[in-house]
Amino acid sequence: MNGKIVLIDGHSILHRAFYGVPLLSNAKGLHTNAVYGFFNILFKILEEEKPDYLAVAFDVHAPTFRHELFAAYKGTRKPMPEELREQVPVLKQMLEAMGIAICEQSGLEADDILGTLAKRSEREGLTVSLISGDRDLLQIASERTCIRIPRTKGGRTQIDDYHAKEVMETYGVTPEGFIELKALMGDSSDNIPGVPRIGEKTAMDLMRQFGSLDAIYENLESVSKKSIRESLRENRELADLSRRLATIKTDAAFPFSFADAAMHDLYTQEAYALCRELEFRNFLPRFEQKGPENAVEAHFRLITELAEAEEAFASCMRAEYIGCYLLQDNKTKEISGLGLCWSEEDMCVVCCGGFLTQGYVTGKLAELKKRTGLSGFFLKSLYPYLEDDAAAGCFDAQIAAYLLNPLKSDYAVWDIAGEYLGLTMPDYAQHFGKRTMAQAAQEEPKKLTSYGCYAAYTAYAARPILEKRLSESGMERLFWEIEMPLSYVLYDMEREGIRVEKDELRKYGEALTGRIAELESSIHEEAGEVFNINSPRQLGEILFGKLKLPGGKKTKTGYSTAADVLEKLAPEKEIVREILEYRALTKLKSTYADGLSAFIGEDGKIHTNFNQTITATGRISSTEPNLQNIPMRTELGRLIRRVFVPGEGHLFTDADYSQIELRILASMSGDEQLIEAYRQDEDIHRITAAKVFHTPISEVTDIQRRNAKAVNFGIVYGISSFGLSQDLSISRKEAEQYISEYFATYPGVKAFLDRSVAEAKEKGYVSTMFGRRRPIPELSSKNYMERSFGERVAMNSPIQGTAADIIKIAMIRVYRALKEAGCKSRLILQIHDELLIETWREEAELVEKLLRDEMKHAADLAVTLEVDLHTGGNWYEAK
DNA sequence: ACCCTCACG
DNA sequence: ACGTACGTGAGGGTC
Repeated sequence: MNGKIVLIDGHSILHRAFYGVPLLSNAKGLHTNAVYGFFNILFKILEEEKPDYLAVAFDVHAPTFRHELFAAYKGTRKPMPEELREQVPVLKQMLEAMGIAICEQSGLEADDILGTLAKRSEREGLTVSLISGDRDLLQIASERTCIRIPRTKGGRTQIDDYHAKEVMETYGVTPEGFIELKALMGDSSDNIPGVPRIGEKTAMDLMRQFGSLDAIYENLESVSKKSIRESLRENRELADLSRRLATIKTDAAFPFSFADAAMHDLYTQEAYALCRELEFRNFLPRFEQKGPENAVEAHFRLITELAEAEEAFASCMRAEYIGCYLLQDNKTKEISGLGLCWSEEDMCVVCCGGFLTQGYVTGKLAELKKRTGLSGFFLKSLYPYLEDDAAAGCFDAQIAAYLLNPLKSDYAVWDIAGEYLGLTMPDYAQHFGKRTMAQAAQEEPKKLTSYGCYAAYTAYAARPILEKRLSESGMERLFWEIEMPLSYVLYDMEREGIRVEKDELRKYGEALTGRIAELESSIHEEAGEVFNINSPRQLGEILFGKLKLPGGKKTKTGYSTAADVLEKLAPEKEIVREILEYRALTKLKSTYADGLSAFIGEDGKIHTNFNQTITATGRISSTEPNLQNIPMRTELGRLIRRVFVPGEGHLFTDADYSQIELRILASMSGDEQLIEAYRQDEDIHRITAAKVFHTPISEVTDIQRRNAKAVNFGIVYGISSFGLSQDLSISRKEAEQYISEYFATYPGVKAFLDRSVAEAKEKGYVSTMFGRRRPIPELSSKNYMERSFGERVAMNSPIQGTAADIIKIAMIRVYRALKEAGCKSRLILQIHDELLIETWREEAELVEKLLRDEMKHAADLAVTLEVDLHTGGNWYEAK
């Protein structure tokens, strides 16, 4: 018999996996982390080893020969935590479903089974890989048996391999000697006694010097240290016992048939169903894989010669559109190559190197862009290499997939290949591991070819399918007229960036430190001890435990110390006021003063990322840093905005929509009262207050106005009486009254919200005025809370989403208008209902007019869109 | 990796 | 009896 057998120490690997994978439970509350981790290790091993035979051994909880030898023997495992114990049957179920041989027998430990099978396999002519977390098994190592021990190093699993040679190198003893090493020093975890006073160091020295336990005893007089010598002499029996306990059986009578362990297709339907049930989503693609490789791989080609590259580019130029993928390092921006696909059968990666420089490749790409359509992923990253108005004619598959389902966490190439082409392809890590693209390109051009071709092919082949789906769902125009043009506007805004006065920002931060230190010591003094104020846990202990504040338990992990809770609980307490101030100041310092300055580039600017495929509602988001949450509500925070300044000769023009969401609500609901309210030249919250509280407008009090405003907000969020009562610190009853008065005042609004929920329940999604969809799976949940959430989402999303659509349209129009007018002024930030423009001073008037105009007329609603506009020498002044 | 808290619209 | 306002991102703590 030829080939290789993989033997796995079941409990030991499960144990390792349990501590290596965070404790998660599935929907049924069952823990599955260890089973998940076990199979992660197993799959990795199988891919690496491609064995011909596979078996997993387990202990059975019954006495073994070791118990007979030694009453105190506890077996090889410490007691398992319950969360782990419950996973053992799950693991076995999964192994059975995959048809993997399970070896266990009363009276034998897994070690003995493994030892026996290893020796038997060797005799059959197989090589053996034995996977265990337990070093005891090193005694089994030989030339043909490798003991493989996974361990975590720096967050990733690495496997140490021990043949007999490596055991010798590491421990200075032969595998047989390893038993005696243990006999000398004992093993506390197994309760195997050792010779007293002999530790690992001494034991290794002795073994190296004499070679075996017997040799040590034969030459006892030559043991130099007296205390060691005496201990050895007195405990000879103990040493022999330990040796017998530690010796793994290699000749156990254990029925085993190699035929049962022969490798076969593990990815059965049964196992697939189980993976689904256990929510092991990452494993599912393994089951869907039809064969070892996808047919399309036959067309993959690597191009490294100029002539070939020229030919490929020429073919691309003749295509109606092409799929393309720039193989670029995330960090260094180094370009390793370009994936191209111009038909179902024609694809290649043009690899950078030699004559094919990065500049050549990007130059060719720009040329291609002028001659044919580009389909790709995250095209925003390509725009730097293309000419102006780069988005025209481009198709971004990520954006298309986002529109079709905005709830996904990412839109990676392999996700889209799987979802829209039914193609299971290896992901980035499967191609390159943890290496960067540039590293991988150097080491494994084949992998680079595969990755680039898969991506280009997916971009090519998925395009017609995505387009069809877009048009079926009525989002074609949203895609072509809003999202694609917007992608270029966002690119340009990112590229432009915003100037920040670095020194001023530093001074701002420094000004905070003094007061922070003052508050810190005062808080510690009042608490009577030094603790970490930033730790909600420690703070909770102090406030609710030690100082006995009337505690309201709130969060899963303990008391809530959130600002609104503290304000309601004990606003008069000095320590509470100080904590709140401390929090506010440290927030300003860490997130804004220090946080932002880390993002100032060499050009003195911050270039944020505007993400187009993140939010569920259609808004864009801003990261690294987030420039959409710069402080505004408190004066001290707001002052940070002074450090955001326009370039030389420019000023800021800031325009924000006035209550855009409420206006959209008025328009979409068609409520006559609300529409009429917006026709009056009067504050909307005041009008609402007058109507809801049946008071003449002139007599509306500030409190009434504030309450009406809160109700208006609440409506947009998908009102609940509880939420409103919390916000206004009123009783739920009162909140309910406000709401019912509000609905009586604006019956059309009520009808619209009901309609939205009903539509969502019927169709599974809601839509904006421009056809953008948001699926709401929560509505079919059995859980009341989840369903209620779904209902609120159904009320809010059409409104928030339509507002997102409108400002996107405005952005594109403003961008184009600035360009057509030949302006130097630039759009640089969007904050959901606000646009910030860096305005060339001489263009100030023009920009104001154009900005107001384009924003007001971005959409045709039943009410007018109003825009508040301010200018200034920094962002603070322009608000 | 998750929770809590808090900044914005 | 549940335990909630909608949408985000970042920093610090904890495991």
